[in-house]
Amino acid sequence: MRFSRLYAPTTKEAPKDALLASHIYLSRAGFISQVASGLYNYLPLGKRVLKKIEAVINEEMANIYAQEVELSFVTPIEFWEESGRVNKFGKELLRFKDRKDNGFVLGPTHEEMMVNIVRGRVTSYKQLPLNLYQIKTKFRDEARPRFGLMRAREFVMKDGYSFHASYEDMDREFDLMEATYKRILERLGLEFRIVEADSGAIGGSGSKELMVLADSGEDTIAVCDTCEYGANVEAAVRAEPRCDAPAPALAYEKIHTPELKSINDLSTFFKADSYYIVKTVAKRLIFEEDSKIVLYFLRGSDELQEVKAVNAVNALEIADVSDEELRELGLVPGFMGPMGLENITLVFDASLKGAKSMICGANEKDFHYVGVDMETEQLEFSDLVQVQEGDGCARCAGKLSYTKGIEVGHIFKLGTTYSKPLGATFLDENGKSQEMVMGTYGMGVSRLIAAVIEQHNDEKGCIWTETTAPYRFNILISNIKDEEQLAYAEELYAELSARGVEVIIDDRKERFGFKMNDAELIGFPYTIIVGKNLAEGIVQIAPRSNSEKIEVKKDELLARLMELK
RNA sequence: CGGGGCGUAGCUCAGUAUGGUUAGAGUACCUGGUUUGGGACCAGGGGGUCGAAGGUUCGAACCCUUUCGCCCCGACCA
Repeated sequence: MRFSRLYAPTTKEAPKDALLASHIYLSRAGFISQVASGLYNYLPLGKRVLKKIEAVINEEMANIYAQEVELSFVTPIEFWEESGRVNKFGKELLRFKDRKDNGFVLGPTHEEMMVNIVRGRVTSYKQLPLNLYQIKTKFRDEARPRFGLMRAREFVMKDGYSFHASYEDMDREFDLMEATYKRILERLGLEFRIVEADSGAIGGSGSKELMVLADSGEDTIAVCDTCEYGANVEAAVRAEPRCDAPAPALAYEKIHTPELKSINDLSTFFKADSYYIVKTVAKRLIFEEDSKIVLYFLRGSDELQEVKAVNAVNALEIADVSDEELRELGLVPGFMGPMGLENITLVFDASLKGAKSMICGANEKDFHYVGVDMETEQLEFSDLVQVQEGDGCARCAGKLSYTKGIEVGHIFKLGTTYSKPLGATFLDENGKSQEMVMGTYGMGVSRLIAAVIEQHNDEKGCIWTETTAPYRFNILISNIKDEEQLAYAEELYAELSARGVEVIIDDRKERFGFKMNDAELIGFPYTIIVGKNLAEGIVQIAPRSNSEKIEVKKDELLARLMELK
C-alpha cells in the first residue's frame, strides 16, 4: 500500500466525546468514525485490523473442526417467542416489521437461529458432536452505549455453538474451547485472565469469561495472588471468613436500642464485631410478570452482591426500595431483622448457616434482639456476598484482590436450555430420543480491537501487536525529493511486497516530523526510516514498542527485517 | 429510564449573560513560493441553512416554546 493512496484521515485533536485511549486513538488515527450513538464506520485501517483478528480466530477454529457459517442478520421474532427470550432480552432486542407486517429482530446473538438450522437435520448421535460458528455483526440496542468500540450497539462478534450427545462431551468441548480461546488471545498479544462468571440471562450450568486486563475495563474481577483462581465479582467466592473477635456473650433478649440504625452504631453499642450483627438489605426483585420485595440477610461485615441476589430468587432485575415501601409492608427501616416476618421472601447468606449469638433487628422501632441463633432447618440460604479485597481464596491459602478487565469472551455450558424449548433432539444408541446438549462460545471481535489499544498505547498513539497491526512495516521516506532515498525506498517496498510482507510506503510529500507522527499515531510495529544517512549507507528501524531506533547498513536491512518476523 | 451537560466550518472551540456591520479563531483543506530528521514558514483562497421547527421583535447564533441528536453519572448491559 502507498500512504499517498491510503484513506486514513488522521487528526491532531480527538473528537470531544472520546474518553478512553482506544476511542481517542482509533478515531484520531483514522481507523473508525462514529455515525450515531453506538454505531461506527470502519475505515480501511480499522477494517484491516478487524480482518486480522478474524483470521486468527478462523485458523484456530479450523484446528478444532469448528465450521464457519453465516446466519441471516434479520431473524423472525417467532424464534425468540419460541425460546421465551423476547421478554428476557427486553428493549435490547431491536424489533421491526416488514411490509407484510411480519415481526423480525436484528440478531443480538444466535442461539435460536443456530438451533433452527440443526434441528430436524441432525437426527442421530452419529452426527454429533458439531461445532458451528459465525463472525458477524450483532445488534443490541444498549440503553447506554459508550467508550467507542468498547460498548457499541452494533458490533462484530464471533459466536459459536456446539451440539453434543452427552454432558461429558459438552464438558470436553467446553474445555477445548477454553484452551482455543486462550490460544487466540495469546496470538493476539494480549494479557488476559480466564475467570469464572455469572451465566446471566443466557442460562446454563457454568460459564467463564475471558478478561483482557486493563484499568479501563468495565468489569471488576477478583483474582488470587497465589493460585490461578479468578472470578468476576458477580460470581466470585471466598474462603469461609473467620472472626477473631469473640462472639458477644449475650443471652437471647430484646434490647432497647434507640436510634441505633447502622451496623457501626450497633457494633459500638454492643461492643461486638460487625461479624456478629445481622445486616438486612431490602430490595425490589423484578420478575417477568410482577415484582416483590425480598429481604436479604448477611453478616454485618459483608456486602450484598446484587447479581447473586437476583440469581438467588430467579429474578430478572433488582431495584432499590424506598423507606415508604418498607413501612407499607409493616417493616421498620433501620430495625429490620428476620424474626417474626410473614409473607415476605427471606434469603440468608450462606455464612449465616448455623450462626450463633447474633444481633439482629427486632422489626420494631428502637429494638434489637441479641443472642439469636440461626435455625437452619426452614431457612433458605444462598451465597449473597460480594468478595472484598483481602478475602481469602476459596481454593488455596492466597488472598484475593480486585483488578479490572474487559470482557472479550464468554463461554457457556448451556446443556439443554435451548434444545428443550426449541425441540432439538436426536436418537441415541438405544434409539431413544434425547435433547441435544449444547455449549455456546462468544468472542467480541470489534471489542478486541479496542482491547488491544487499551492495553497497548502510549502518549503518541496506538501500539499494535504483531498479529493485529494493519501493516507490519512502514517505509518512511524522509525527503521525497531526494532521488536516492526515493529509489532505495521503492526498491525495498517492491522487495518486501514480493515476499508477501504487509508493508506500506509513506511516499507523501510531507516533512519528516509529520510522517513520523502519523506513523506513531497509527502504530505500525516497525517504521523503516530512509533518510539523510542513506548517503552513508545507513537506514533506521524504529520499533513502535520502544523509542530506540536501530541503525542498520542498507545491505543488511532485508535480512534484519525478516529476522524480526 | 432518572440526574446533568453540550449542539456554531471536516475537527477542536470562542461568540449567547446585556439581541444590532458581511458570524470568528486555531487546525485541516486548495494555489503559489520557500523548506525537508519531529505536525516548518510566507502570501493568497475556498468552506457555515449557527441541530430542526415555531414564536417574540424593526432586527435572533443570542430571548421563549417545542423537538431531534450526542456525551457524562447512575440504573441497565449473556
